Amino acid sequence: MSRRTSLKDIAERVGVSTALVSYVINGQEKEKRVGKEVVKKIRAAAVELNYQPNQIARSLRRGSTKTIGLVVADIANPFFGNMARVIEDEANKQGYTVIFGSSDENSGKMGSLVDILINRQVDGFIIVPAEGTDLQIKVMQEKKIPLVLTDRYFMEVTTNYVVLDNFGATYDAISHLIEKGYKKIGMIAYKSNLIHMKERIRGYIEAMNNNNLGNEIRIEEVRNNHVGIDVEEAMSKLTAGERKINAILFATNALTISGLYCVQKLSLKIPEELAIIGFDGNEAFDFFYSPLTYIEQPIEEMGKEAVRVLIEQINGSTKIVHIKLRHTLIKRQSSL
Amino acid sequence: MSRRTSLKDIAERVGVSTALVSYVINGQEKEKRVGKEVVKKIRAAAVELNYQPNQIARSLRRGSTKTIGLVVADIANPFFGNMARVIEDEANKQGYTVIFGSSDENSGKMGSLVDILINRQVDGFIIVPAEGTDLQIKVMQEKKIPLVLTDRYFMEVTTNYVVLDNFGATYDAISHLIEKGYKKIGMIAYKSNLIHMKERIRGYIEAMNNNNLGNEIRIEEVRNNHVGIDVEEAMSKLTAGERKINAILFATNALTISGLYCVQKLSLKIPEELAIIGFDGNEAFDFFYSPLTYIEQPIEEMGKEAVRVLIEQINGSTKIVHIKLRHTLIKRQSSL
DNA sequence: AAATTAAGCTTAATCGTTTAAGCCATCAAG
DNA sequence: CTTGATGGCTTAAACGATTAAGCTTAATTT
Repeated sequence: MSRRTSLKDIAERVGVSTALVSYVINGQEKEKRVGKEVVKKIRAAAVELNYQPNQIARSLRRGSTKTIGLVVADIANPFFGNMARVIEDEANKQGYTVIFGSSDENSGKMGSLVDILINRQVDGFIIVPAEGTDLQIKVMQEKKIPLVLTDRYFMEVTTNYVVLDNFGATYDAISHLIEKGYKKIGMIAYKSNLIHMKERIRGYIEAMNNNNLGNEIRIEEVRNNHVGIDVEEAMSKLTAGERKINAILFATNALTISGLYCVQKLSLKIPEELAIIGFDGNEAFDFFYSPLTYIEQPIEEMGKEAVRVLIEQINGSTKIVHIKLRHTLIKRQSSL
Repeated sequence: MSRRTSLKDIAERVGVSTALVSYVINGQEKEKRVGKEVVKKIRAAAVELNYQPNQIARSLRRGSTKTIGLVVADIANPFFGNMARVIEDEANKQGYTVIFGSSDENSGKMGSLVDILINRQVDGFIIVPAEGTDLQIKVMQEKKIPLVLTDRYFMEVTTNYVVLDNFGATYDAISHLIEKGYKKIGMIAYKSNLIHMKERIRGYIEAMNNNNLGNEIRIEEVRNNHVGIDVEEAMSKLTAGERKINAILFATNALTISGLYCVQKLSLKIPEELAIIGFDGNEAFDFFYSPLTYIEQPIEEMGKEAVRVLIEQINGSTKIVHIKLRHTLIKRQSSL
């Protein structure tokens, strides 16, 4: 890779100091009173030599990289993939570049990911925090590293966040099922202390309680590293025996998909034997023989807001922003 | 953000020059004969002050950022999302970080994306090139920028690439359909000059010809920015009239999904009225009432190989590598 | 005519690391 | 007692861009 042209090259060709070139390149020729002729020559040389500023040098000097670090659970998960896309576009619009990493919901991995990104001097972070990373986040917060959490947050740590109104979402979903006449409603969620899960479960419970169905509450919590077998076990448990349910709410996209595989296996009739509500959109929901009712998240808004808030923060704002966005319940055949 | 600790801080605390600290931090205490006591003190101070090297400064000095630029069509597309994930993991293993961007199959966007990444001094690129970017790629190649193309490549530009044996994949798929007794087989592909599309189409044509079905060949090419309506039109055309087909091959994941929506709309019986073969895996294929036969791509291998080849290139290898990987045909009900 | 202001430029430090080159002991060998 | 290693350290330049401060010369003001 032959050396790229630098400010110095232009300076030499035009016969001036690098300072002047820098001023012109950065559009400060007025304030710094650079001569008209010289400005022209510098511009011409820059074009001719195809000058592109070295962002690394610039970053070192300016102390800002115009880069944001994005940490999600798994970029291959469509929910996070879509979010990443929105964030990418929005960041680009504002002149920022995105570096990403997947934590796999693992606190250790998230820690080293964050370290790497800090060493690369990202200007700020958008993070989907893994379980047990409250301390990590707190430390970042104390170091005044600009930071926005999304999808989830920690009650004990005061940070910016942009999340779904998870309680409202599941409350609404359960209310809809009840309205349709279902009473024996179960739920499959992750075993997790993360707030989004707690809130989704709370929405379910309160909706049940408020409709005098408190004693019908049946929640199965599965391990996120054994989704396949755990969901299978949970489904068998819930759909058999005395207290067999006739409707179910899944707490995430992945859980819904896993649940659908079980439904196939157990050849349950949807919605006759079991009504279903899923989480997030997914093409698979459309092609399931009984198209799924699901809770749609405003991914686009979420990503955009996250970037907006983060950049405000990077630009020095110190106010803490909490944003809860509303879902949309897409009603279809699986909950008729 | 209070200033982070630098080499200088450690040097001052221990009472030595920054050079020594740098040597120790980089594990060169042997070659550079640093005193045992001093090494200990420096190590202790580094830990105590929680020293983390500033990668920006390091990059500037070393002329290498340990960063790779990944340009895909759209990170929100599961195929590319999965690939990104594999690349991320593999790159991390080798000490590299990934910066990504989505081109939307748009040559202009790809150009500016590449420019941005070059200015950020990425050490090399993994690119899924958009149509009409052969010149861009050629220029990069001439500038000796380490580079691996994937998913597609250009016949006219000699670069490294890691792709699917697209011809073999569709040839195999069509052969399977013919074996199953289907003769009136159509195909829906993108209108594109990109090699992967050409090869997929060529595989279809040759398989048809080699089975004396040359006069049954029916290809519909749709615009990638109007997938919805174009596929609908193509499907109506192919599945009606005199020469109505009884089997179809889709050239990509997105096309398959679009096609399935049409199948729902036209309420075609699969596979009785129409056998289907899709491209790439997708959960939706599993839940379609007649689970889809599809061409599975070795995404993991593809991503891993791309990273491997790129890093070889970054490390100075000048040999050009061409890798074609084999698909797996997952046979299921939709082509029985 | 002296003093001030403005225009147009250069110098040099700086960001945090890396690394070639050199300095100064100490010690062994001749 | 000189020479040459060897060990253990420092100096300072370099990477490429930014920017405060200062230096000329010419023009304007008093």
